[in-house]
Amino acid sequence: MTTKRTSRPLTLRDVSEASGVSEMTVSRVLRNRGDVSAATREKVLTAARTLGYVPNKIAGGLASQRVNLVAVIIPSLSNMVFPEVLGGISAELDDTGLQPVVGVTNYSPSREDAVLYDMLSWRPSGVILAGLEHSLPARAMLDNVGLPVVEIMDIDGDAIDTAVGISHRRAGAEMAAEILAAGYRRIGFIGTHMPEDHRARKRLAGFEEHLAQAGITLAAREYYQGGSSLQKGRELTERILAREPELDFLYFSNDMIGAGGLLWCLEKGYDIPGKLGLAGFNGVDLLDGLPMRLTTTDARRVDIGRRAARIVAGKEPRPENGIVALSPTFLPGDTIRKG
Amino acid sequence: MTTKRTSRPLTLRDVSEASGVSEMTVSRVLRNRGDVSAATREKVLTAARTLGYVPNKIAGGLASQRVNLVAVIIPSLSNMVFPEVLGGISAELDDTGLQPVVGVTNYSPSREDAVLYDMLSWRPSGVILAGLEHSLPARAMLDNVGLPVVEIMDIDGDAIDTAVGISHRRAGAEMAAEILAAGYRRIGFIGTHMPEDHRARKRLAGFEEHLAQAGITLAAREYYQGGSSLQKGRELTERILAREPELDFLYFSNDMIGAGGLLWCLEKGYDIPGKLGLAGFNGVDLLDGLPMRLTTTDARRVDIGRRAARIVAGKEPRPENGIVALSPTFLPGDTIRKG
DNA sequence: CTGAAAGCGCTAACAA
DNA sequence: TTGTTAGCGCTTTCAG
Repeated sequence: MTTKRTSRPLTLRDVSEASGVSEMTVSRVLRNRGDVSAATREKVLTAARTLGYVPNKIAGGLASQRVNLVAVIIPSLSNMVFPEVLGGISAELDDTGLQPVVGVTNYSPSREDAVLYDMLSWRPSGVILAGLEHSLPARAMLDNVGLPVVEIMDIDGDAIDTAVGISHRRAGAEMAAEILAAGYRRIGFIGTHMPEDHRARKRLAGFEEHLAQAGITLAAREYYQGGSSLQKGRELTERILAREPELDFLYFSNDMIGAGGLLWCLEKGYDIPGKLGLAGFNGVDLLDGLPMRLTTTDARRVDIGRRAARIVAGKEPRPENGIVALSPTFLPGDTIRKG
Repeated sequence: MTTKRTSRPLTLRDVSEASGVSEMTVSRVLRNRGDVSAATREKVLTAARTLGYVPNKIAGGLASQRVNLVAVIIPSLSNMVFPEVLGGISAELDDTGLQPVVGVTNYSPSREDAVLYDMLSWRPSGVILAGLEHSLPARAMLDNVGLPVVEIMDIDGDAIDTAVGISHRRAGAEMAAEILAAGYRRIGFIGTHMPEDHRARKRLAGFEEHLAQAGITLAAREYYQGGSSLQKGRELTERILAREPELDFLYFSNDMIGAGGLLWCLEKGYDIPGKLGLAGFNGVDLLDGLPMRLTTTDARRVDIGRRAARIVAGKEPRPENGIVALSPTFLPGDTIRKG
């Protein structure tokens, strides 16, 4: 491998000169476009390799007006859920020549605006972003970008272009149904106090509505700030049970705090699921291996990523109504009484 | 917000015409470069906003030969460790105008080559990548890019340009020292069988060398394939203890399987840390909240990300020898006997 | 199958 | 303080 120490990055012209082939033909070879004789192709590839040429996509993108980037905008990387969505997106994009570029908003609408603006300035081929709730500036940017825009995770609301996700209201309602069917009646809720966590909010709304239909209201609720952890789950569980010892079920807004609650309850000798049932949300398989499997709802994260990517890549048509509804799946686990 | 439905994306020229200011001056306003009168600035900003103009960084990058992107290449997003590194990078890059672009290799050298090639073709301002071991093509690409290249996580080996990380040999050796000091002698190891997981390999080497100095060899070892999970930790722990019931310590190659092992041992009634000690690696605080805190080593993930980003951003000079060595920190936890 | 010319949208460098 | 000119490195288009 000849490594000529160049301060200036190599250009097509360098390869052209080294191979004695016109820039245009070099470009064709390097992109596998159009017909090029085997001999010419060989000359070009050899020259490119020995020089160590790396094409300049900035220039290419400007000339072709096409950029193989997909903007992916998510609230966080630090819990298990978005990395899994990303995995689905990345897997499905793999054979399309498209590349995901990730922006993280930390659940801040203003950061979402900034990240979106920044990503759009790269003129990507599509945008995938979490949630249906966006600021006015963000909506304005997205309304007329003229690219596929896929909003993921949630389908309870209006999509700008296309939405791929589950109904969190339904997920909440279905969990309520399972809990009631199992005979629990004094139910507490533990969740984040994040005004911006719209999906958790909708889940709780669906949950409470279903309870209300059975004439039941939440017997207690406990909110917390900041990230989820086992430790947090323990503390909140202790607190809510201290306040309301008669609770017979705890619905957690995610599996992580649910698992913390589960560990605490087991240590304290609670009869689970006999006297006290527990459920989380997400279906994080990382937690398989706890003393009991936490009852939860699979939020279909990987599938959501895949479907969103397929639509952006044009592998799958955008549905008429713009909604791709996946079904949240109840995972019974061991922490709810069996019907 | 006037939303003119345009198929063609807006250009500087549109803003120029709408505001009656030359393109060049519009450009200056939008980038806060050079002196522009307040009146002109106002005209431009108003026009840009009402049109909904989003600059084209592709064109800007080509013209200025500078791109505010930092390529970050990591093996995986699906365990806790790299997202945390990313968090550090992202936090430190926040006020620099640089933006991280993440590529994932899934621990495959050939994917690393592909991802690196792809990212370099965007002409980023710097490259941060995990590990010191790279394929020949990757080294060739990096040797002469003429950008800051920071290899992270590991410092046991030769850096291309700069390395920021911990010595995994040392981390392994120090854990061995702690284990021996606590009086354990029949020690087993449980880790991934990934030929490409160089850091785990070096940790184990440092661990065994230190044991050897005390005349001790590993009494058993158990390898596994694929990702780490609590479940996997349970299974491997059961297996190794079935084979070698006399073991008095288990060293796990990461906290996740260590935690699985811990849970299994607690259920089986092992006396921990009395008869059996356990240790992991990473210092994942997500796991705080287990019945006992697992003894482990803090791998300084966030700090590594921060320092790497600082160097790429030029906030901090590249050290003479190209090595930024952070100290792995022993976290005693509850699963090792106290000296 | 190969090449020449024109320009993508912006900014560096210079001029006014 | 503002404007003009000339590209950045590639691909589109059209001609051979």
